[in-house]
Amino acid sequence: MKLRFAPSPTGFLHVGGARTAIFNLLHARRHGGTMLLRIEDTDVERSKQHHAEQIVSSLRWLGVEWDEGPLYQSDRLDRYRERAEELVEAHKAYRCYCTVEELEAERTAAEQASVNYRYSGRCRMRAEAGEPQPHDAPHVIRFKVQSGAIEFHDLIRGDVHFEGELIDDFVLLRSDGNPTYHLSVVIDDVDMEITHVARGDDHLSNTPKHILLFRAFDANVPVFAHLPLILGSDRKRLSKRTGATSAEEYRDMGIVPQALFNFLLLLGWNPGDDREILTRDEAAQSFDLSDVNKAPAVFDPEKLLWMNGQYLMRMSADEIHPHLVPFLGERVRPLEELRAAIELSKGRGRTLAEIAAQLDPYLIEDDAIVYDEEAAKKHLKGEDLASRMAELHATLANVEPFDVTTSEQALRALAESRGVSAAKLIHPLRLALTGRGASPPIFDVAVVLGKEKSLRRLQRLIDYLNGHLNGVTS
RNA sequence: GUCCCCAUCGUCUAGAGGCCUAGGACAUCGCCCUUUCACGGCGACAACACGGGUUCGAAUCCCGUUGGGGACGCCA
Repeated sequence: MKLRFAPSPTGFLHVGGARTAIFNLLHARRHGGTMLLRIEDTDVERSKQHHAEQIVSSLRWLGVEWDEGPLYQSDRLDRYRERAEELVEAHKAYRCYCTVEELEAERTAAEQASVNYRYSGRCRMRAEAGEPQPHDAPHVIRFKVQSGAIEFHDLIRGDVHFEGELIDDFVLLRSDGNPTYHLSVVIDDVDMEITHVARGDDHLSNTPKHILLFRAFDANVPVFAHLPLILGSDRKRLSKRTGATSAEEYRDMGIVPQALFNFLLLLGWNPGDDREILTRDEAAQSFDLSDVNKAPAVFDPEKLLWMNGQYLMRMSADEIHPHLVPFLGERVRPLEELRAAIELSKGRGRTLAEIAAQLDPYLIEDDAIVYDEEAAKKHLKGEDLASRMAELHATLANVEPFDVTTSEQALRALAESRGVSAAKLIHPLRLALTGRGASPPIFDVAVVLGKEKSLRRLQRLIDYLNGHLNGVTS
């Protein structure tokens, strides 16, 4: 068994394409088959090498692996021309000298007359009548479509059938000598011995053309599986209008690749039980293309965010750190210095960007802390707060060793002896240490910051309360 | 216009004629846990598009309607 993912390098990796790649990979892994990556760059106008490179790196980032490739169709142009000529010689294809302008005119006329357009077959009739042909004049090679029904069994759609009469004599080789998609895709699938073709639904109506070509080459027809499209919230094909469409955009948003993989996996497939969070390897144990839903699915960014949070929560700081680096900018630090802070923050954000923002208190200088206005208004009040905080400072200074348990016990003992609730000390302490109204458990934060730094920040709050500092609230 | 496809909560989905008083997840709203924020727990809201058949019995099978989507290039 051999499957392939065959993107065209005309842009970034679209999430729909990413899902197609995932489904191909998983089906191959499940059945012990191989996976091929092929770049379909036969459109010289639109294909760009940097797009191909971006797609390859996006796939790597996503965790989609391949056993062969990437292979480029642009390296095999001679092969496509050679096989197209074979078809002409076998009278299964013919040269067409119609110009783009002539065809365009026919198409427009058909449109205005409100009739269905099909190529007139003018050149086909000439060829079949044996009229002499000016080989050197610009021309394309068209495939002779025979009438009759074309039927196939699609792993997802079931039995599908098309009428040959409705299919145009499509172009195989362009006038510039480059193959069209139909030609190159079939030749490659034959040469590369592809057994299963899983691709987007939008190719369903191309499939009868491809089947005709496989037969013309006297080759085995692969098994097809047409994946339903991914829609935007407007129920149309996912587009920029309704949200991010490329894998890169989600990466830049702070989505971890495992989460995007998992989320895309569940668009049209489920493991047969209630599991929602499952790894690539777990999915590979039960995935099968024939279990994929037929109905298109709407991409829900909210659920992706939730799933990303679940992954962040479960990953270790060591796993998160490399993904987090781009979000830290100049505040980036080695893993050793961030490990503890990441452990505390990782369960409190849905994206890497949010986690990075939560790391701020550990990364900035003491005097760069700005007290959140709303939290300050709520917790920095009361006549004796400054003196109470001074007592807390003195108390904590004596805590040795300075760990979560000892510092918490010291604070609670102080609160009890002064007849106030622990919360009355904890909230101002949080402001002192982080500047914020919300943080991980504050004694954990204090320990990660260290005794010295915590005391300095507490002293700074006391100075502020005594009116010795200005402009430190937001 | 022609051809093709699809149809369960707002969204992703479970459901292969009786197990369905239609299950799970996200989102939303309560309550609980709690030093805050999260996490977590409990609960609420919420769907078989419509109409005909078939059958003792239909979300499940058939037909039609409606709605939605896709394809009709010397793009892929």
